[in-house]
Amino acid sequence: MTAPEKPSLDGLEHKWNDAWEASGTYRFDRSKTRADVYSIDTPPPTVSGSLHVGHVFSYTHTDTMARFMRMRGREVFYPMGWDDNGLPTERRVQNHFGVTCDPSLPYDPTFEPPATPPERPVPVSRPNFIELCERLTGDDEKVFESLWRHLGLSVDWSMTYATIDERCRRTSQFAFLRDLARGSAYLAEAPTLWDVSFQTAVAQAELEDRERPGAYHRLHFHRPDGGTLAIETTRPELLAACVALVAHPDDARYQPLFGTTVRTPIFGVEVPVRAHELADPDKGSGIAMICTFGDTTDVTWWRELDLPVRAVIGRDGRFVADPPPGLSAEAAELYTTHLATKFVNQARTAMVELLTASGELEGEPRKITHAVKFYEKGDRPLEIVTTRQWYLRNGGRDAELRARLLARGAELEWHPSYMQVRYENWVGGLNGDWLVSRQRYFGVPFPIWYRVGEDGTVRHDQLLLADEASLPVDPSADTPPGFTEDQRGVPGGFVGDPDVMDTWATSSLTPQIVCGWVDDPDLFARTYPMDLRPQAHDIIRTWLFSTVVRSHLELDTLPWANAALSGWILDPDRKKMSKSKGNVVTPMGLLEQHGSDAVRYWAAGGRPGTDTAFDDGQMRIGRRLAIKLLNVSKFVLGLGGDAATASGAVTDPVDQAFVASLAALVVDATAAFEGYDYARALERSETFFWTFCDDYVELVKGRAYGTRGDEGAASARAALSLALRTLLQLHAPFLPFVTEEVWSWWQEGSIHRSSWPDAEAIAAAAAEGDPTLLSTAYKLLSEVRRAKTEAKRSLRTPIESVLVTGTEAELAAVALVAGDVAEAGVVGDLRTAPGDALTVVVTFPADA
RNA sequence: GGGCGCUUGGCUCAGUUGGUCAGAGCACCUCCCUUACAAGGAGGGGGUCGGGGGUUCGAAUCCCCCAGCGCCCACCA
Repeated sequence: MTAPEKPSLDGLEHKWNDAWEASGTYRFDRSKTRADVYSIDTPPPTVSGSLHVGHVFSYTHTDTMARFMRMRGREVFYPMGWDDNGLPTERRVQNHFGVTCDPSLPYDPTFEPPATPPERPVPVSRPNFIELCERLTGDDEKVFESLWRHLGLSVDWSMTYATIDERCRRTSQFAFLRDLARGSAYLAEAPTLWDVSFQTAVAQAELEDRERPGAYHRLHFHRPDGGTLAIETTRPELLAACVALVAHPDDARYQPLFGTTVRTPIFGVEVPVRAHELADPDKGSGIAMICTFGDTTDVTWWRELDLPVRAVIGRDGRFVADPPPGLSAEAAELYTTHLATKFVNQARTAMVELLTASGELEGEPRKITHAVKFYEKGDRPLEIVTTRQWYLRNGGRDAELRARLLARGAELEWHPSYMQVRYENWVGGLNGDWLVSRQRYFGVPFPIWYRVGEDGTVRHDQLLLADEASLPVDPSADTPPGFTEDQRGVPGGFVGDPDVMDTWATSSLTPQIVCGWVDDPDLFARTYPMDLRPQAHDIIRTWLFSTVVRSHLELDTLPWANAALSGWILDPDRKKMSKSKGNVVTPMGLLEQHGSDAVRYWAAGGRPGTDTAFDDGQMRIGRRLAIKLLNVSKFVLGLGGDAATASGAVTDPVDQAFVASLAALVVDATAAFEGYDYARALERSETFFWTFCDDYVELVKGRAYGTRGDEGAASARAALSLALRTLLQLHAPFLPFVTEEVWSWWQEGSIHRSSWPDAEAIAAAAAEGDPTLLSTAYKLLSEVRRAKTEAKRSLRTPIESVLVTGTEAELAAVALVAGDVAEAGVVGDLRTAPGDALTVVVTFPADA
C-alpha cells in the first residue's frame, strides 16, 4: 500500500473502526498476568439522557492514556459500562411507557406496556419495571456505543456492563451480604434527611446547598417569672415541634436560665433551656429553639442533650394529622385546626397569623438569604424525618476507620495532586455513616426479608438472608430460603425489604464488577486492584470515596493506584455547559463536522483537572494538524529510493542534530504521559512536528532527493523515515484515525499495537548529534526567508550571495549546515567572515 | 468560617527544580500559487506576566499580605 494521490480525512472513522473491530485491535488478552495488564475503571455514563461535549472531553483523556499504555506494552483492560440504575431512568421509564412501579405486585411474564402511554400510569411489578428499563436503555446504549466508537475510544466492546444488569445486581447484593456479615452494614431507625417530593431518604453525599430567601421571626417565650425570652427562628412553623432552647455554655446572658424551663408561645409547652457548644452567641438572639427536626444541628442537639421527639412533618412534606405529644388539649386543638395536613409554607403562614394575633411575634420578620439543604436532584428543601434505613459504615461515626480511609486517600496517586484535598475535606467532614437505602422502586433491591410475627407485625430484628448462590434476588418476587410464596405478608411468614440501594451502592463496586470479583476469580486476579480511575472532580465525594470504602472494607486495598480527575467544559461565557442552559452542542454533530481526530485534539488540550472552554477553533486547528500529517507523510514516503523504510546510518551532522532533538522529544513526551499529563505530551509533540515540517523537511528535502550525492541522501532519508515513524506514534494516542491511516501506507499491523518510540535507540541513531546545530541552521534559513519576504519576493527567488559573520565557533557550525541552507534558500554563494556575533547579509541578483 | 485552584499580549493558554522565560496558537497586518500541503507557506505589530511588600546579584517563577473569579468543605437558629 502506498500514499494516495490526494490524501483525505473523509471516512477514516468508519474505515478504521471496521478494521479495528475485524482484527480485534483493542480486544483484551486475558492470558496476560497482572503485571502486564493496565486496567481502567471507566465511568459508566448515565443512559437516561444523552452524551454531551463534556463526556467527549473527559473520555478522550482516558483514551489517550489507554493508547499510550497499550503502546508501552501493557495489555489494556478497558471495559465500558452504562449507568441505567436510579432515579433518572425510573422517571424516564414511567413517562415513556406510562407505567409506575409497584413492588407489591407479582411478576407478570406476559406483560406488554400500552402502545401509547395512558393518562393513568399502569402499575407493574418491579421485575416488569426492570425489563422495561432494559428495553428502553438498550436502545440508548447502542447509540452511546456508536458515538464512542466514532470518537475512537479503544474500548474492548465485548466487555460492557449496565448497572442494573444481572451481574451488577448480583455483585451489589453479594457485597451487601458480606458487609452485613462483617458488621459493616446495619439497619437503624433515626432522623433522616428526606426529600418530600421523591419521598425517599437521601445521603449526605447527595446534598447540595442552595441560597433561598428566608426571614428571622422573633418569638417570645415565657419565663416562669412572667417575663419573656426572645428567640429568632427562620422556621416558626416548627414551633409545635420545639423540645428545648439552647445557648452557648459561656453566654452570660443565658447562663441564669440553664436548667430552668420556659413555655412556648401559642402552645404553652414547657421546654428546658439547655447549654451546648454548637449554639452561636452571635447568631440571631444567641439562643435557639430546638425542634424535631428543623435541621441537622437540631438532630445533634436532640441526640446529645437526650431530648424527646415531637415530630410534625410527615413523609409527604405535610404536617402530620395528629398533634405531637406534650401538647395540652387546647394546644392540640390549635394544632389540628391550623396546622395539620398543611404543607410547610402554608403552615408557616398560619403560624405567623397565630403569633401575630397573640402578640408573641415581635416586629416584622426580618428578611434574609440563607443556604438551605436540597437533594441534588430535588427541587424542594429537604426535611428531616425519622425512618428505618440501611447504613454502610464509612468512617462517619468511627474515627479510626476515618483515619484509615484518609490514609487510603494519601496512598492513591491523584492527577492533579491537589484533588486529594477534596477527598480529605470530604472524609474529614463526614457526620454519619452512609445511608444506602432508598424508598424508590427502580434499583438493586436488598437481598433481605423480615419475619412477620404471629401478631402480624414485621420483625425488623429478624432478618432472612438470601443464599449467595441465589443472587440476584428480588425480595418482592422471590421467597426467602425455607419459605413459600403463600407465607408472604401473613403472621408467621415473611415480608421482603421494600427498598432499593442507592445508585452509588452499585457504582461503588465498578472495579469488582468489571474485574469479575464474584463471577470470574481468574480475571479478577489479572486485573484487580486496577490501575486507573478516571472521573470528574465533582463526584470525588460520591463515586470515588464510596469505591475506596467498599474496596477497603471488603478487600483491604485501594481499588486502583491512580485517580485522574477531569475538569468541566465551560461554554464561551465561562458557565458550566448543561442541557438546561440550552448551550449544549451535540457530540456527533461535532465529530461529523470537524472529524474525530480534530475533536480529540481539542479535548486532549484540556489539562487534567482543569476546566476548559468549548472552542471549535481548537478543533479546526486539530483538523489542520491531521491534514498536515497526511501531507508530510505522503511527501516523506514519496521521496524515492528507500525513503519509506530507510534504516541506514544517519551520518550528516544536520540529520544527527535533528535526530538528537527527536530523542529529547520522546523523553519529554514519555515523561509527561507517565505523569498522566497527556496535554503536555500533545503540546510538545505538536510543536516539534510543526518545526519538523516547516524547517527540517525544508532544509533537507533537496539533499534527500539526492542533489548532493547518495551518502547525504541516505542520511536524510534515514532521519526522515525515523522521524516520520516516531512522530506518528507520538500523535497516535491523540489522533488515532489519521495516524493509523498513514501507518497503513507502508507498515504492517496497527500503529496502536506498535511499540512506543524508544528514546535510547533514537539517541543512539543520532550518534554525537548536537541539537544546537539545528538552531544555527534554522536561524540562517529564517534570515534568508525574512530577506525575501521583506523584499516582497517569492521564497523561490534565487539569492546571489549570503555573507555570514560570526565567531569561530559559530562559523564552524555554519560550515556544517551551509550546504543545506544554501539549497533550501536557493542561495548562489554562501560566504563567511569572522565577526563578534552571528549576522547574515543577503544580496539579491542585480536584475531581480 | 476553613480550604483548593486560577489571574501572562484582543481571545485561549504554555512557561515542572528562580538566571536567552517574556512564549505558542487563534485573531490582526504585509507578502508569497514554492510540484507534500493555498484546508498552504514566509514575515510582522502587540504583553513586563492581577495589586502591594519581601528574599536574592537576579523572580512571571520562592515567601507574606490584598483583590477578583471559580470550586470544595462546614453544625447556615
